[in-house]
Order: sequence, then C-alpha cells, then structure tokens
Amino acid sequence: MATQARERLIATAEALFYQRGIQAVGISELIDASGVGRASFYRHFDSKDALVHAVLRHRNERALAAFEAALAGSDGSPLGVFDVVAERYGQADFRGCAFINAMVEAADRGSETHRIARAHKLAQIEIIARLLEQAGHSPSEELAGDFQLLIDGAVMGVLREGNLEPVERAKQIAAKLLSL
Amino acid sequence: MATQARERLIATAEALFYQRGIQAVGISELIDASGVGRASFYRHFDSKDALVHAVLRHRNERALAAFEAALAGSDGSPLGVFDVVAERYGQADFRGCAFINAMVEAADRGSETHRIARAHKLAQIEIIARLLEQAGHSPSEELAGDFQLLIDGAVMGVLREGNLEPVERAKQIAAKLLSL
DNA sequence: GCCGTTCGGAACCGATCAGTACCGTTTGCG
DNA sequence: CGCAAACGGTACTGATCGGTTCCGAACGGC
Repeated sequence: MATQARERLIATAEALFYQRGIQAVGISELIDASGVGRASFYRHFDSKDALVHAVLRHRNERALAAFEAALAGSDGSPLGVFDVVAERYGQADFRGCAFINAMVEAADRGSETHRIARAHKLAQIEIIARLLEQAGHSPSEELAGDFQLLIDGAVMGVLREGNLEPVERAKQIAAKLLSL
Repeated sequence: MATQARERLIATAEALFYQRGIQAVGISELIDASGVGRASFYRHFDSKDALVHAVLRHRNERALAAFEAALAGSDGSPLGVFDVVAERYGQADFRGCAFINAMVEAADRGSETHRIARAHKLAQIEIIARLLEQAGHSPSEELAGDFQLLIDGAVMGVLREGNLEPVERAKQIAAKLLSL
C-alpha cells in the first residue's frame, strides 16, 4: 500500500481543482472522489490550503518538465513554444492556465498560492530565455518576458473564444518581434 | 427612499467581489456591508447568481464608458490605450481584470457570467478597432485583437509582478506592430 | 507471528452557506 | 389622513463547509 493516499489525493485534487476551481471543490467531495479516508487526508495535509500548495507545486514540476520535453522534441525554434502551448490549450478539458486561475482565486497577493504561481511563470520565462539564447538572440530576458506576455494573453483569448486562434495570433506577433 | 437598496447592493457587491472574489463573498457579509435587509436583497435579486450578473453588466457599462472617456481625453493615438489601462492598473486596489477574474471563477464556459465577460472584451476590441481606423490603420479588426491580447497579457503580468512594467512592455510591442 | 504504521469509514463539531418567512417601520402618493 | 409599496432586522431552514476524533482492518519489517 506504501503511501498511495497522498499521491491519490494530489492527483484527484489536481484534476478537480483545475476543472471546477479550487474554492468550488470541497474536502468531502475530494475524499469521495479519491477513495481516501477523511482522516487520511488530514494525516497528510494540515489543511486544505496545504493541499492546494502541494498540488500547485506538483503541477509546477510536471508542467515545466512537459514544457521542456515538448520543446526538446521540436525543431528548436523559439516560435515552437507557441506550438507547444497550442497543443496543451487544444485539449477538450482546457480551462485556462492553472496557475493564473489559482492566482486569481487566491485574491491575496501575498499568499503562498500567489508565490508558487509567480515562481512557475518566472521559471517558464527562464526556459524560454534559454531557448532564445540557443537561437542566437541576446539579451533574451526581455524577449522571453514578451513571449510570456503573449502566451498569457493568448490563454485568456482561448478561454474566452473557445478556439486556438489567439495562440496563432500570439505566434505571429512573436515572429515579428524576432525579425526586428 | 426611492429604490436605493438595489443600487447600494450592486455598488457594495462590485467592490467586495472585485477585492476578494465572487465566491469568497457571502450574502450575509454583503448585506451587512451594504446596510440592506436580507429580505430586501431577495426582493431585488432572485439569487446570488442574478446579483453577480447584474454587477458584471453594471461594471461593463461603467468600464466601457470610462475607457472611451479616457481615450477621448488623450491625443487619439492608438497607443494611448496602454496609458489608459496603466492608470487603471496602477490603482492601489488593483486585482486584475474583473471580467477575466469572473470568467476564471465561473469555470463553466457556457455560463451567463462567461457570456457577459466575453461580450465586454469584444466591445472593448470594437472601441480599439474604431480608434485604429481613426488613426488610419485598416483593416483594424485583427490589429485590435492583437491589442486586446497584449492588454490581457499585461494584466496578468501586473497582477503577478505588482508593477506596471508589463503594460509598458505591451505598449512597446504594440508600437512595433503599428510600425510594420 | 507479532507490532507499529497506514489505511478507509463514519460520527461528529461549530461555522457558514444560499435562500425563505415574518416582523414592524418608514416612505411617497392620492 | 390612509393606504400600499419598499424598507431594515431577525429568526429560521437544510445543506455544506473545513476540521477533529475514534474505530477496526490491512499491511510490512523484524
């Protein structure tokens, strides 16, 4: 049995939180969905907030790894980041960026949730910056920030319109930035 | 006394919803803060959802009017939209775009909340498109969409970093788009 | 085979949720 | 003056919230 309960809770919570929002998912529902005893939940997490933070940290690691892996499998062009995010945003269960959503729900700018979400974005910017450097663009920190701004704008566009056109739009803007 | 209760409820709810999030504000708290009787609330609104929609519709009208008014008071340059949003996002109580936040919290893409938020963004794109046309850019629908994408990306950046640098970043990108 | 840990299940806690019903008062209009 | 509508305040509903506690079963290492 090892300590499956924690992993099951995080996996179930990650899915439920993303689909319906963090505040909208109660502990009881999470416990029922994960098949874990109520007591087991509080053995692994001090509070719902602690679970939320653990879920975000777990998703941060997974998302960054998947992002880098997808980039490694592409042609190495910086513009490939938009193709990578397009594939993620094209999923049927797409509901925006989990970290943006968490940051919005948290409301408190000084919360741990906000800190984790911000750290995720900064890490992603760092990945993009390295990709830009490898493609011969430097200094690439500012350009990487521009790319992240375009990605975040595209996320909201996709969430709003329900299609991937905003990602293509962002990609074309990024292409113009590279050609200057 | 006229029918002050409704206006007071909407004004109080608009402030509380924006500051702390829609789900985080309960009916009782809203009633206490607005000084309205509990019964009066349900005389004016069938449910909390109905209030949420009324608040968003009210904010939509106010925000669009303020946006157009601020633009009318500027030099007419399309890039002025970024100065306008910078002033709004520089407020001490800034907590992102109320419509984006509502859309994120709503989770359901088919909800009325989602519909209202989307309509607000489309209306704002229309205003930007007209501004672009007046400046001699056409067809400006696509360019206006690019501006909106940049604005939404900047909102998330400001919320994340706590300063207005992302707005300046977005403005410079927009300037490059105009010069092409 | 025994012991300690981890587990799932359930009962229970006070607080709060959205929503309803009834109260007496104030208000504006005829 | 008198009536009707709108009002603020209170008490209440059933449901759900996050969190605590106890129990008995299943498990792994020695």
